[in-house]
Amino acid sequence: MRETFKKAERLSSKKIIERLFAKGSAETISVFGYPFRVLYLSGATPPDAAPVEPQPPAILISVSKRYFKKAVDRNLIKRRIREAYRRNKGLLFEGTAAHPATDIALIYVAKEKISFDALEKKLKFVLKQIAKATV
RNA sequence: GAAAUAAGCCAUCUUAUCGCUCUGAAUCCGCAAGGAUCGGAGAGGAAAGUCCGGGCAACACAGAGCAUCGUACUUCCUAACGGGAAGGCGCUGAUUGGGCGACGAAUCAGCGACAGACAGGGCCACAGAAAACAAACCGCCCCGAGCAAUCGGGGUCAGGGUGAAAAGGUAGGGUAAGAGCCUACCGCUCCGGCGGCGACGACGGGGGCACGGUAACCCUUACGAGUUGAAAGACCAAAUAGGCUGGUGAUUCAGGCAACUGAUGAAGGGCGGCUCGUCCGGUGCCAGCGGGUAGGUUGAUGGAGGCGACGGGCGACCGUCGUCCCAGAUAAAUGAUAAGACGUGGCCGUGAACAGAUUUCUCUGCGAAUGGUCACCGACAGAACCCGGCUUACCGGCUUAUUUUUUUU
RNA sequence: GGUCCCGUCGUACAACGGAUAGUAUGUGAGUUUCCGGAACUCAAGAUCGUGGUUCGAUUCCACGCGGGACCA
Repeated sequence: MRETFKKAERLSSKKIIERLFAKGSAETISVFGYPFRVLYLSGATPPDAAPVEPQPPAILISVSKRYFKKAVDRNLIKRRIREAYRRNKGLLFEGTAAHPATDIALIYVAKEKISFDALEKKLKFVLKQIAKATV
């Protein structure tokens, strides 16, 4: 798979975001691996559907304004996360999951900036968790 | 050469690989949506704060007045401004002169929310005798009483004391002591014409002087302001539900031999022994229309535009011509990795010139320049419809001007 | 993106432009008690920052800093 990151892979629909963040929703699956809190929805593929090329999931990155007051800092962190995801999203398809994740929210919960190397390592761990844990 | 101030400009750079957004009468693939290749473009001086002003848009609107809010020396610049320019006045500081003195003049630098306090109202704590149509505590002087200490009456703001603020100030005359009581000067105030677009200025004349502060308290005067903001507004428009129209079907009842016509919105089932009650079920299907949600397009990037030349103006700025196209994202595009360069500082070297020691060799100090290495650092900070300002943040670098200072000639 | 409000001891609130910035609670010390609590006495402790207006500023004005609410 090519390491691209197009517009279609960005989660922007207000409705899906609301579903994702709905409190106590059964369809939202939550994974935690510092410094990320991850929420995602897994697509319910109909059993009789023809095996199609797996679509890459749409993702959303969130950095709190509370911890990072300056727009420059928030942008930098989002860019680093996006880059790390782009480089490593292949991990999601290596799992043997029946229902792959379709919409993922990556929430950055640390209070200070983290270097790209460390960030990438943590994100790899989280992505593997998702790929394995999908039910 | 150094420092300070002011103005203007820049605000790390380069290469490689992997990516992001926009874009192309380009090439290829695809019915299309779209994709690939190759080009082109891609954050700021403050993009920030949101403190002002405008454009733009929707709605409102005959005119006038009141209320509310804002602005406040003058003239100008401007689309507009609470911004800017030039000027005036005042205050502060420095320097140089004048005068016995109060004070005043000139030059330079800095600062000023700088309309009005006889239009009216309010307030001025404490202290002090007295704080606003006024006012005598101490003191000084005069008169009266008393042997005296002292007491009573009167004059007086020159002196003391209080305070942020106390009877215009200084010098002289004058007086019982004093006092604009008188004179001169300084200040204040009124009048006159003159200069200036104007704020105001200089000049001449009059008045012995009656005028405390506060309008960033209410207020007065003059001028200005309709309200709401791109989440404004315009357009396209799935799915589902509901609305309207047409077609077609269906429940029950009535009429009719029948086709059909008229009326009705149910029939039925669960809970419950039954009534009542309550719940479920059902009220269709197809096509079209309009409103409109998700979503999308537009608004939205060619502009009070940048650069250059010439011309006008003391200047802010304006005019003409030429030339250029210079971000358009939308849960929001500039990132990651590697290498190198540049800048800053530390350390270790080499070390011109200069100074000192020395007969010399040489040594020491200071160090232009330069090599290596390490370090961290390379600020403040990210467009969100667009402009003009203001304010705040900020590692540094470059250019120009002025002032001060050092060295050499 | 826009609109509005607030900022006073550790905490919650007061204070016409004029006292040593007040009250409650919390904190510390003491009295009382065999000990603790309660009660009583005493003490420490604050005007978000920088300028300006004023004789005088928590209060008025400007700018900044911080916090909060609303518009969908």
